[in-house]
Amino acid sequence: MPAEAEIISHQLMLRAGLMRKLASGTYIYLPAGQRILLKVIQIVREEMNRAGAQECTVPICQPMELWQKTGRVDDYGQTLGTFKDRHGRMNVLSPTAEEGFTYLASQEIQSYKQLPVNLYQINTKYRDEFRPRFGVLRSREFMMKDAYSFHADQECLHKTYMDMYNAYKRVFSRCGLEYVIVEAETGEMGGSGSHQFTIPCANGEDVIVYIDQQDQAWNLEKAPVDPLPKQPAVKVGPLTEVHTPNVGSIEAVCGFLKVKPQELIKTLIYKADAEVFAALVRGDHEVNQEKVNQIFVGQHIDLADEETIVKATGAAVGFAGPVGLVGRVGKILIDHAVAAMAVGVAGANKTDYHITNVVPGRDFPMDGQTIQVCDIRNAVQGDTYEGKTLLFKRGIEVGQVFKLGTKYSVKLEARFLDEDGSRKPCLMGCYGIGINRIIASAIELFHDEWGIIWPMTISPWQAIVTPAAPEKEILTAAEEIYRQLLDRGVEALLDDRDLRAGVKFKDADLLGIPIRITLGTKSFAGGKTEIKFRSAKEKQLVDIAKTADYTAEQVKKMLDQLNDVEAIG
RNA sequence: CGGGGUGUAGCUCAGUUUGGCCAGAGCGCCUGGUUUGGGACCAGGAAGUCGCAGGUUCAAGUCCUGUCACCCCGACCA
Repeated sequence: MPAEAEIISHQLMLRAGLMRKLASGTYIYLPAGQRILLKVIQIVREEMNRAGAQECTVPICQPMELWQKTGRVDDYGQTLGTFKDRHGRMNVLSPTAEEGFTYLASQEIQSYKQLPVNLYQINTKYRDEFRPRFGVLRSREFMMKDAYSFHADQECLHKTYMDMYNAYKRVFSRCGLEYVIVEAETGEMGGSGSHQFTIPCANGEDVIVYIDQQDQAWNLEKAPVDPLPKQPAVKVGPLTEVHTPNVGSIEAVCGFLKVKPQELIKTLIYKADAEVFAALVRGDHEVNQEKVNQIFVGQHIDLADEETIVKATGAAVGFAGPVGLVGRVGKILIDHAVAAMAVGVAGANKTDYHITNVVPGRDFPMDGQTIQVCDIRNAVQGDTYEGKTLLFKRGIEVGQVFKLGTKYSVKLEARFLDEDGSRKPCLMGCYGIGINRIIASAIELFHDEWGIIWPMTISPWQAIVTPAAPEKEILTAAEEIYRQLLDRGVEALLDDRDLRAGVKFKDADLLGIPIRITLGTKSFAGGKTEIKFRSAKEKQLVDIAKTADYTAEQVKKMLDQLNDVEAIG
């Protein structure tokens, strides 16, 4: 076991022989891992087809031209894998396939009568991640199911969106996964309306914010917070400038002035395209850039560079403050939590100086043309939404559905003639599922100190026959049962390796096969086999003659339990 | 891309500080024997251009320069 495998799913995938690393963020799937992959893919495929989507394949290697047209060469930046071919053409290694599918639509769709259409593929994706990690959870190459739907109107898009939403619930339920559906921002993809399907577990990279029994859940970018109650007014002295040489960071200011972070007003200078604006949050809070994006719809938001900051505030970086800032920047966003402060410490807009006794409303205005009090920070422990306490959990994002709108159809001219004879861009939705992430999160969810415990539906094999003694008769009987299982459609494995019983048991446990059938000297003499479920402690004795039938029955029962899609909301 | 770290047997790693015997251990592998229900034991054995390229030196795994790969932390990504 290499020390580099830090999370349990990564460790177990290596130890159980599901995969091997080829290079940073790329993995070879070994036979057992490949079987799991195919199982998951098959479930996804069945549910997509059931929901009316049709499978295609779009090349992984695509002309960069298409990506230039949609502007995503710049959007993706370094993450986009590219190469030049022998003719000097630039190519893109597809990290997702809006371009490919929209191109297809632009060629094939002429009339509203052809709509809606929902196409998908299950294919390798490539992203040149700045830092691959967590095994298969953030890798450079991965398997993704991605679907793209095309519509003439919003209602139709919404219907397909909900069809996909429900198909996803079935997919994850059938894979045996517990999941949380969170409202999400659409990020780089643009558009509006999105949900993420998230598997709650300690090693997740995402933060899920929810209330009550997950009645409502959001990702951190989207989670709303109630404004904090106005702090009771206190007697404060006049504004006082204090010399704080080289004390620019929140931490440094706190140490220097002996105050707590929540007593500071943090002033961040941003650029929205060409316009400079300021965002005020409390010292212990973080600006949520997605929330800021929502205020400057359609503009490119980024932290201002040093030069811009110096020009706007008249001070070095680290000494910006709200007092006297009106007029120097285009806009000032004040987080509710800042507005609620009775008094605080802020930068003085003067290098090496801060001001104390800053009272919001007294020392800087909280309304006006260019001033907006709003929610622009990340939720933190203790926050509420509509009076209910926000709860936090980590999760792995395994799927996302979103309404894309016309971003791609406009740029790639995927248009149709509507009933009224006008030419319109298709409305689009797109829907992704991370196949490898399903596998990793299943392991994160279902394992014990011995190894993986697969849900029956995605287990590489359903049952394993383990002869636990070297006697000829036992080996023969094991082989016989193995054949009977295959005849009954059970995906069985026969551990006929010339090894001690303990080794075989450990390996079976590690690999996580749901049902183990053991033939040992004692029970065999009594005409019995031992059946043990990976998820249970105790074993049961079954007549040798009835073993295959009994196992097949159990396998079917366990499959039905997970595949019973009628029971799913 | 910035900061830190690692590269030595199939795998996991020691040895590098302070240059000097023959480059080591555990696991795995091979042979023979004893074992055989939760990762057995004994005996013997094979196995390494010390990441790569230069350099310093009587002498380099160890020092210097360059280079590559991989890992960890962070910039915010599916």
